[in-house]
Amino acid sequence: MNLKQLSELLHLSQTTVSRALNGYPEVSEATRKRVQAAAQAHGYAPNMRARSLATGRAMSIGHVIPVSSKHEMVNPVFADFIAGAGETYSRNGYDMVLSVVSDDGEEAAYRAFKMKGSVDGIIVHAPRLGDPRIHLLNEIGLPFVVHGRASDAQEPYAWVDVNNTHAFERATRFLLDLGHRRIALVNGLETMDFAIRRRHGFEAALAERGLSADLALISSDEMTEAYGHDTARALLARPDPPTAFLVSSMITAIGVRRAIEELGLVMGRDVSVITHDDELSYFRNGGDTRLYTATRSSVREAGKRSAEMLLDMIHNQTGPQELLLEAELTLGQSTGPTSKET
Amino acid sequence: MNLKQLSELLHLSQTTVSRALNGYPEVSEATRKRVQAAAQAHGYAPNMRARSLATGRAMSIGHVIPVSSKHEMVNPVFADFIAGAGETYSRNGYDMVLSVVSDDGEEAAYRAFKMKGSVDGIIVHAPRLGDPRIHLLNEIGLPFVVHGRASDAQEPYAWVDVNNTHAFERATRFLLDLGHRRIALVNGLETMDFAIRRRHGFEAALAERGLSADLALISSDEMTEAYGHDTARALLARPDPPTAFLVSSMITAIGVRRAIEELGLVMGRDVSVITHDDELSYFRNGGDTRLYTATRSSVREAGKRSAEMLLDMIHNQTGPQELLLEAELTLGQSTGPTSKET
DNA sequence: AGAAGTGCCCAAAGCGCTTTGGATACCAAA
DNA sequence: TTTGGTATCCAAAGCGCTTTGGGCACTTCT
Repeated sequence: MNLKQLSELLHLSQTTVSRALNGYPEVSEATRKRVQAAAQAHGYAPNMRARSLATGRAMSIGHVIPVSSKHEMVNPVFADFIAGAGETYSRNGYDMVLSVVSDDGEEAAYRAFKMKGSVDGIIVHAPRLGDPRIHLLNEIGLPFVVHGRASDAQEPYAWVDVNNTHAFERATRFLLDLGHRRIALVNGLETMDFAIRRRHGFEAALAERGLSADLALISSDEMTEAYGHDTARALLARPDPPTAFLVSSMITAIGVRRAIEELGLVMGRDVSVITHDDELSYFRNGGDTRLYTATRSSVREAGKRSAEMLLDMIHNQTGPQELLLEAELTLGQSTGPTSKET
Repeated sequence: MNLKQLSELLHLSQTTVSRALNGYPEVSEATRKRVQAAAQAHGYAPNMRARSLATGRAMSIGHVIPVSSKHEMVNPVFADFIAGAGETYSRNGYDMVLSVVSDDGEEAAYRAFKMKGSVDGIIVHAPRLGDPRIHLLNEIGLPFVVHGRASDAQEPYAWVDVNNTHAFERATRFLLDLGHRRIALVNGLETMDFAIRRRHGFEAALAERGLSADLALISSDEMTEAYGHDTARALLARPDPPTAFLVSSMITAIGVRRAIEELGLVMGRDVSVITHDDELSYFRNGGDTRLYTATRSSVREAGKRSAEMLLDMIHNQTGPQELLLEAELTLGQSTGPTSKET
């Protein structure tokens, strides 16, 4: 059923039917009702491609999902981010189109979005330091929102981010207050902007107390479970093992915990752990009692906010907006004062 | 830059330019080269919406991602599934469009895909027993591939699935061979087809040995970490605790392990655990030595295969195909013979 | 009574592409 | 020389929608 057929069926022009359905005022309420009823009855919905062609709006938002060529890994937070964003899209009649792309093909993917005219805006995931994408997108001229930031970007751009620096600063202070001095940072890949900020926060808190970070206790890699395990295992085998771990992801923290327990130690008593918690739906931090002390910020909420910001930019032609979300420091069982040893 | 502009620039007709770019033979190699060069130089790519309107093919595949209204959970395997499928799509010039939808809005989402004409085919996720979607989609008339099966479907449909029954049958036998008799099944939601099959496999293996499943040892829910933990915790507190757990997801298995260790027990020695491993990229089963004994099957591979099947069906108008993938039983450190007690 | 709205509807152009059905030129075959 | 074939190109229709620019019949105002 297309517009033409529907209009013939109703003995009306396509114009009128189209207007009736799209809520234009130049049509009487009586016929509007009639048209809507008929559309409903015959299951008519405008062909999006035709409509898009006519209006110039694609009514869809593009996400470029990078797949790490190293671990063939797709960041697990995407699922939740997308759930948050997707909800907003569908509420506003937008579709979400995903382009899964390995590290190298990224630029082409963004250009393709523009050239093929298949989206009205783009969400940029996982910005890196010196990320060329924000310049690229400004040049391309498609509205976009970055989930995260690119600290050294020269141009204005819209972003939604968690205050990573502050979060890890507070977490570090918290550990320091508990008496910890040898704190390991099990960070994400430090080509990623968020990881750099977390490290800065970590270092800033140490500096505040006149301490400086022990490079041997800092590691950086893709945040798998195995990475957490192997790193913690190695660090705990040192002559002067860390008494606390600051971990960049819940999944990695699982691995850290595994290493701790393999050594017969107890997390929260012998070794403290604070992790960042994205509130992934399948990984809620414990049940009633939280397992991990964590810097918490819902990535799903970030997805929702990013989508809203982008749609707002598209509809109101507004310039780049910025939104900084604060992470909560939530107490769990994974932290405690240092044991008596020195 | 659009076709018209490009053709004027080349002093050719739109027809010729279009044909040159699309590889039709009615154009000399010389002009084809010239056209391709110009297209490249000016960054021309055909507008997908216009092309789709003209050809009737949307060049994109729809995925409906259900979000559990209960846990607001989006299944973590989607990310990897989509990574696998997405690669295949982009290699074939297809886009992937996602529709995130809560349990109730599903039917509308599929209908919308058809009516709006925005996709050429659909991948159906997480089929349930008595899933109305396969009938719906057959009625709608869009090619589709189900990731999983709906055991009681009355009509033919295309699917890609893991042999869940067989996998859990083997896993159960393996535990039985190790001497385990009180085996707990920590299953996924048994409205899901895969969970039902796994349970059948579990029960079949028990029946083979003249045993029958103890209902008290069987649980079923959405596969979060907390669910694994709480369930195992409760079961292990029984007067006759299970000596082994058969778990439906790696994430849930993490929770089971946590419960085991909280009680001062050691997984693999005091309590055995087998889990299903989807080979999620960020959750590779241990490093060199596998942590869990597992029934393993890559969900990413399943995504790839599903996408290939769907594209094949679309291009060659072939009827529904079927693909059953076998899961490997991989040995890890999480299983061992029963302890001496009874 | 005539002018000026106003409410309701329509014909047709146009979005950017593909594809049908020629047109033209050239060459080999009859 | 005529015919038929082949290689190369083009004009125009059409995909299904929105939107411009009226048209027509009533009211309402002067």
